[in-house]
Amino acid sequence: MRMKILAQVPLFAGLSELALDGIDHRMVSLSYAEGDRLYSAGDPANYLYVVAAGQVKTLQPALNGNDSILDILAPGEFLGGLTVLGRPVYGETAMALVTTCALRIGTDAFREVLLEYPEIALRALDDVTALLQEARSDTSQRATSTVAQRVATTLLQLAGKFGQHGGSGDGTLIQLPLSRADLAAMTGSTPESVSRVMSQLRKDGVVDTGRRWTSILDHNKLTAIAAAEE
Amino acid sequence: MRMKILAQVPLFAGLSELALDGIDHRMVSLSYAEGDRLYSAGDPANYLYVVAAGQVKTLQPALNGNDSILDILAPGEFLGGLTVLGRPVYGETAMALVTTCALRIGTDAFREVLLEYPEIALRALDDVTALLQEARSDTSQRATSTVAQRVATTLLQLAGKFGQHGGSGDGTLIQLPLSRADLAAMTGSTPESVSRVMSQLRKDGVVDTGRRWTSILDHNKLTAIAAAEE
DNA sequence: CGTCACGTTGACGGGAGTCAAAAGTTGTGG
DNA sequence: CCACAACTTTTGACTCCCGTCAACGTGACG
Repeated sequence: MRMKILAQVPLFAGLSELALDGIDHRMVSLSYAEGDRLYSAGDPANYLYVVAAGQVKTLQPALNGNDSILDILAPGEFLGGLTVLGRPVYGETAMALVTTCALRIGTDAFREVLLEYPEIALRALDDVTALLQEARSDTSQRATSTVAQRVATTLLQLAGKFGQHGGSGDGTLIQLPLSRADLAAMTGSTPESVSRVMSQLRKDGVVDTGRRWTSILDHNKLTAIAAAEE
Repeated sequence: MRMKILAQVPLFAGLSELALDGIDHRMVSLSYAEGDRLYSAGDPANYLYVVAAGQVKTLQPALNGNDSILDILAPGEFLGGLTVLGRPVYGETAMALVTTCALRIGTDAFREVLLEYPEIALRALDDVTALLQEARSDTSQRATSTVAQRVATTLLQLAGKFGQHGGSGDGTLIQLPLSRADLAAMTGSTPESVSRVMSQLRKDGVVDTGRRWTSILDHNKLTAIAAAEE
């Protein structure tokens, strides 16, 4: 049953049954309630996690208390492996956004796997590189764009990753319990500013929001806002 | 002669003579004048570079023309290897900051090396991870800090990487031809704002600047400014 | 039904981006 | 050696985005 999940993890795609079985035997499955922490920044980084079901947000703690949300992870993605050699502590905090199930493997065991299957190491390298490029484009965007643009961009990214089409409404539904504070932490802003932007977007019929969901009604207009304010 | 350089590259540290020789044979050495580009964003990413002498800056192009400077690379560091599988183009532009000498290896050949020596792949993974953490802390800093704080932080980072102590003056000398526009691109600001900050710092006796250098006179005060404005 | 967290909206102030012009530097050619 | 042009840096004035503080409304849960 866990084998099926592992086979769907991009990082392990294309591995033989035998290899997957070997990895599977070294992993433990765990479950978390909403708000539970998989690990906290500063904890010894002894494990690598793979999201099996649910969503996990990773938080970058800041001195001022203005934590940033680095990423929201979907099933199949891994986290906690991003520790620098010689600094064996987590740099971020990982928290379950909803009821979540995850698999866990010891970092030493994972390192063995990487040495045994170099192609996985290369794929991991690609994955981290992709994260790096994302982080870097984020950085340059924060410097130049307005809050409205950043919120729009973030919503589009979320829609691309978690969006569900069709159903009753005709928009793209993002079913995540994201508070204004969460969106603020994702865009490098404040809850108040995000609220203003969202109110405006709702008034213009671009999005609609509810308790634990957000829906994008006018994808084109949102893209236009993300690209250049009017 | 190039072997000596290669042996000093952290990525290749601890490799056998034989292995280094094998890598060396697949590399070509090149030299660049100030302002020359090693490669541009969008070019096919066919090569990985190692800085042998000089300094190289990497630029992230932005839509508005407000390019960001991602990093300034010292001898021994590598660049151009950060390409995602399936997107074989450079995401950044690399430009020589001064007269620079670099070694070059084809990405395919490098991939072979990584598969042959998995420990290099793991070290590369650590390197990229370090870059990722750096990029992420940068992102959260840009969101919260003032320009003065960001400039101070950047100067401290540069001092740690390129600073030379002692000599005639009693400060830390950073010998890099960084224009106000460069510093602006590094801090996510504008040349004017950076100029204002630098003027203030010079007036307060914290730094001194010249044609192609910057000197940090009061390290403590600069650290204080970076941490929290007064 | 009371409490509390969250979301919304308003008013205010400050940091910094933009525009503009002056002052200093570099490099070139006569 | 000097003069001129092109660029960089600096400084000033203005504007505005948005972060902060505060008040109010709303839904959730015990």
